[in-house]
Amino acid sequence: MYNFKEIEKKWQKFWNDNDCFKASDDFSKKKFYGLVEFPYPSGAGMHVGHVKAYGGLEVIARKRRMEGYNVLFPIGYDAFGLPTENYAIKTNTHPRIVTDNNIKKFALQLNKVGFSFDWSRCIDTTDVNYYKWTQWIFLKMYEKGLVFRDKAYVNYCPSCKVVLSNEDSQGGKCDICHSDIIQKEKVVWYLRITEYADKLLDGLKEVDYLPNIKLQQENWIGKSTGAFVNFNIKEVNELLRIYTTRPDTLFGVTFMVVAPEHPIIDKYKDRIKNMDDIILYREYASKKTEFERVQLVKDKTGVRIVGLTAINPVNNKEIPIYISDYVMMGYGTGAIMAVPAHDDRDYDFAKKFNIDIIPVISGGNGDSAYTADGVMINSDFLNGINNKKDAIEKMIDFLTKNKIGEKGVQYKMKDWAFNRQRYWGEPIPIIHCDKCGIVPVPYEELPLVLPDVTDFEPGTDGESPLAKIDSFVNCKCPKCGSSAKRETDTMPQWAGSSWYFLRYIDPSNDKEFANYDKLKYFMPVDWYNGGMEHVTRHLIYSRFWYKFLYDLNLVPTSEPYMKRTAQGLVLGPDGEKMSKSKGNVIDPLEIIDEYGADTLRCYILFMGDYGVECPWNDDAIKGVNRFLDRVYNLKEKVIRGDISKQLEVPINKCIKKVSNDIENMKFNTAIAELMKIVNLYYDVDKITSSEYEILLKLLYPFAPHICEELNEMVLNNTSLVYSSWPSFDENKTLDTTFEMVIQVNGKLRDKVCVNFDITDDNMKEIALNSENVLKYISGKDIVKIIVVPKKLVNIVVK
RNA sequence: GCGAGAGUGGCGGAAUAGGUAGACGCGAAGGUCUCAAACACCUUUGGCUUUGCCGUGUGGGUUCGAUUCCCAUCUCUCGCACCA
Repeated sequence: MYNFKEIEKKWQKFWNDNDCFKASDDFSKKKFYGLVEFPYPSGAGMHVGHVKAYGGLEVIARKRRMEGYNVLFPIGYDAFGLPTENYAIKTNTHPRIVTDNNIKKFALQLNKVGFSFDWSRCIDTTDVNYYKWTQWIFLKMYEKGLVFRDKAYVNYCPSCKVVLSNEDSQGGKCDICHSDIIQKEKVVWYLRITEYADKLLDGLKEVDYLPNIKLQQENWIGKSTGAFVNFNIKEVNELLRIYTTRPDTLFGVTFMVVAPEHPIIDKYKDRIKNMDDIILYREYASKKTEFERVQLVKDKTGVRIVGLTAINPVNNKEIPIYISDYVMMGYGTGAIMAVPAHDDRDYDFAKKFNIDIIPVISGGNGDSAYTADGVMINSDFLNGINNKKDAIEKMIDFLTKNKIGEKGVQYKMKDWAFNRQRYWGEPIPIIHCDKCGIVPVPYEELPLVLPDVTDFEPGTDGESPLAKIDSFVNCKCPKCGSSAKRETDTMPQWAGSSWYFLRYIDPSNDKEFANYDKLKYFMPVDWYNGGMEHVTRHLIYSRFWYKFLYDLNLVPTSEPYMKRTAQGLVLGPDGEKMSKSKGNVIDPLEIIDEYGADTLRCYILFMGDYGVECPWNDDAIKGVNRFLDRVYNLKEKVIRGDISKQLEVPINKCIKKVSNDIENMKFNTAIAELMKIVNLYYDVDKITSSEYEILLKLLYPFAPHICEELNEMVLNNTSLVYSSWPSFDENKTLDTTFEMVIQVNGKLRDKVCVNFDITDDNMKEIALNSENVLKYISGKDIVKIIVVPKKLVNIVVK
């Protein structure tokens, strides 16, 4: 085996000493900005997943440098966050120290893989000089009215003692410790991301994201169009306002449902005759865990509100009102009109409570809700209309004219709960003054530095540890000068990662988050690769921050990322997701130690489709190692010379295939192609220096160390970093002959090698004279003969 | 439940504007080298009742020809999850 240890050390030092991967600020050059999701520097260190996640764009970046681009391929650390804080509490070490140690370890490990990052631009979100600008952007958002405070039922994790966003508590479990979350009323900070919902949706049209990534974002934003309709309540002077996507079914409404938390209940509690039952139901509903709510989807529960009756504004029918937990307070108005004939949930509810079911669209059979299209019936002025769109339009016209409702839009996306009761995060730069209310920290006082403390435990009622530090809390109001108190909550982990790609462009600027001219040159990010798990939260959040900055004319384009791709997971050898508890974790450093970084890099890209998850195979890695050995051993066969006639076509084909495959992230087939050409090189007596050089250049992005070494040792060339990517001649990718396939009734019966420029008639003639074919066609009628030029002949017989 | 995607040898996976199924690699078998082993190299390797037949989850369909297109069905993965 070649001495990978020595070679890898040597070239990593060479690249570092010569600043090979530093992006230049020379605006005259064509640029390429390749971005990978910066790691959270956990104590566990680098994972094979990182090698795959970064390995893809690493190959692209190395290729781009050879193509003459000024490449910006940066790296940094997303270092605020709970795991570090919890570790700090457990070991009684300051999170700063934990973070610094982990970062050091990570840097060492990333370097061992030989990634071509521009380390001079390395950033750390917990660095004061970085989070100063995170706070600055937050204040800008505050200034523009995008930050607000509101009382809300929040997802609260009793174990972590922290308020979680909806995104961080999916499935009713805490994203960090996986314990059950509970609902708790609290005043929280929000970012008004819903204001950008339409822009975030529209912007997807301009960018080149993988289709499923776009789809996930669209689902996340969840735009729906419909109508708001106001129902009068008979007993009191009150409107019950609902949102529906199906105003066309208004004549089929037979009851209404409000969420358990709906304010109308408390407002008219004196009027409600069965308030005791309702209070009981509310308690029952609040105790249900998320799991139970999901499991019991079919089993609807609820209580009729006795004493309040709604009136359908389109036909003045009196209809009962229920409360039920299948209606959410957080979406629409927290109240719905129920049309059991045409909605599954309403149907289930109506069946259970014996409520009338009135069909208004023909086509159903009564056994279930009919949700497909049909002709409108039982619907007065809508009768006879045979499509949903027209019916909806006509009804909205009617609602608007009679002032009982109007067209409306709703989003599933909610405003972003933007505070955590934790220590290890960016302090929210806000001051609470008794006289002036909420006062932002003046820009010139930034950064608001996270104070040094010794006790990181959260307070008893889920208060931030910062609340215990008087010297931090007590301050003067910047407006009136009287004593005031600082906000003690910190920002969520998503904050720092929402704009990090901008800081890479100008990492040490202390006047602004980044210089506009530099941004204009480097933005947008040409290619962003990362995990599927981040395509909703992080990708939406960072697009939101970027679009906000765009509206302030602080960044040059409306979208930050031109292209977004995602790699699939690396599974354990057992086909399961790698985890410590399963004991199936592969340590990349052990692989580097045993086979070298080049083998690891190639194997991870060779193991399967880059975008699909794939299990690790301990044996298969040997094959890749063997391949690199064979490339190394080829050096004995090299003689000076140009590309031989014999290898001209295969080499041109290889260049074409490898070049295209890299662009399409089909790294596995690119490496397979390189294996093929190496096998071919072994089949000939001698190979020329030109032939060897092309192999080394094509392989270099995947296995840079060994290629640099051979390029220097065998070919006496200077470094491959800024050498030129091989070009191919389309004409020379074509063979002069091809293997003509002869089929009888679609079945392969013979193959004949013929000249590429053969005519169709000649192909027919050869086919009909083939001995193998004659066996199958003699004595039978030839119905027809199909000729596919330069491919095959199919003889159809009866 | 809804939405999206995927089912191909012993294994990871190639090949779809319809045209030689199984590239490349692993594993396995045999051989060369060696006292022997490892490494390396060479040959073979989808299955079978082998003049041929069957094979891309299953059942149909379109076609001269289907892994690829259409319909139905099963399984798995991912995303969303009572979103009105």
